[in-house]
Amino acid sequence: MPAASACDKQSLCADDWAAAALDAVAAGGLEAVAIEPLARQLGVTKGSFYWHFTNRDALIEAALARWEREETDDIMARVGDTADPYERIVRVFKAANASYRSGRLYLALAAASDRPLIQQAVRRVSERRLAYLLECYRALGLSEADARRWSTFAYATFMGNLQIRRDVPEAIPENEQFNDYLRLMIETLIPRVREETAPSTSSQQQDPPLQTVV
Amino acid sequence: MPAASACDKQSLCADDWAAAALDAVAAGGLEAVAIEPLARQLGVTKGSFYWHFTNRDALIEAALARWEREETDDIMARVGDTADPYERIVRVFKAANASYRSGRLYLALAAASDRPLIQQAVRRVSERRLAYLLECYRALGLSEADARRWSTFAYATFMGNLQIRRDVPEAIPENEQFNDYLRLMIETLIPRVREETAPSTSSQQQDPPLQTVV
DNA sequence: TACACTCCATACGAAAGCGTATGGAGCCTT
DNA sequence: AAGGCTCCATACGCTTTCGTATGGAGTGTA
Repeated sequence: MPAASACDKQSLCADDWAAAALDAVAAGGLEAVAIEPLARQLGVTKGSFYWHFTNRDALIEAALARWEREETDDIMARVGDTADPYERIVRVFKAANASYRSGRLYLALAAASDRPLIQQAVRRVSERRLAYLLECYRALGLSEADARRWSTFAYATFMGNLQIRRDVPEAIPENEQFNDYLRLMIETLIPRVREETAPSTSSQQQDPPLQTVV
Repeated sequence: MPAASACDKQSLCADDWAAAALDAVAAGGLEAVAIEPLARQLGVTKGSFYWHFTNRDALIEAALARWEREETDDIMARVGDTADPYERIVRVFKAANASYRSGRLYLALAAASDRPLIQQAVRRVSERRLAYLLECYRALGLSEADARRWSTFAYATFMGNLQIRRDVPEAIPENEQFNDYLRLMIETLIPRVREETAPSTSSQQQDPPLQTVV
């Protein structure tokens, strides 16, 4: 849910435009961020826009900044305070599969391949998530190399689920079938390390207790 | 590598335009499919285009058809004749990580959310891949429900790796590190079923022999 | 009341892209 | 050689969008 505008006045503020731009991106991609259509949608004209922003790129930058803030706030606030790294990864999984809008936004922004600023923002967001996951797997007792492989593996699965959910929605199971699917991924993607001295190359798999998941 | 044009003459044929359109999509998304820039790139003018096609949508349809044909031909021809289902899945994994262009094309096409024809083509391609993977997992001895979960899981990981490779290339390991990463995914995503009578809900994991992979 | 400031409407020019109309060069047929 | 066919060039109008210029309504302040 997008945060309400910071300005309580009758008039629009720049953040209203940024929020509308993000909604447009989630709905129709970056090309949907057009000033006159957005103005019509907001009930104003271009005159309002060009008072708040110098040009379209400035709007895209503002929307991008808002997206990065939303993204880190949302994910980190939802799973950051959990102590158990196993539970953290589980929550990341559920959070990744929870928000349609967030997934569509990422995919739409990442598709803007000819925009260096957008590419950098997307890269920062993905790097933060990967770093967070890497830390979780390290806390599980994995070596640096193993944790890197497992976290990248897990993140790829998150992203792929977003993609499948958008492109082939019926391929993702529903309801209790989805719980089985989620449990399979969680069991598979979170290795249970037996001892503190985990071997580096091969990470053995142990049947994890299931009462905590789903 | 895009197939050469079917017409050997000096003049262009419709398939030349379709191939150029696909290249444009892979490079800059669907909005890069513009008639005048493509004509300049091909060394002709709009007059040539509007002789071969009625409008831009017709070009997009032709490019889409070419893409679907390339996609199924490529994937199926590369892994279809292998007998062992385990080896088939391994080859799908390697093929999925092999072609940059193929991955960029899929991601760029799938991002055109406001194009029903494109969405349907993307859906068909993904459904075919998912069906092929499902058949592989069934051949491994898994139940229908387990095979469906595992194949969706595996396909999500494929797609996510494409996404990561595009958005955060340095997150995907290189060279021998990549072999370790690939081996981890293959070991994890291909369960070894012990007997013909596989239990339906839980699929036990066995350390697979590694001499066949990578 | 006069002035300044905020926020937005309107009008205009410029550029890019789509699609059409028309002509023309090369080649083939009769 | 005369016409027809293929393939493309050129010129034009239309629409959309960007960006600018300018004015104007409302509000606060001296």
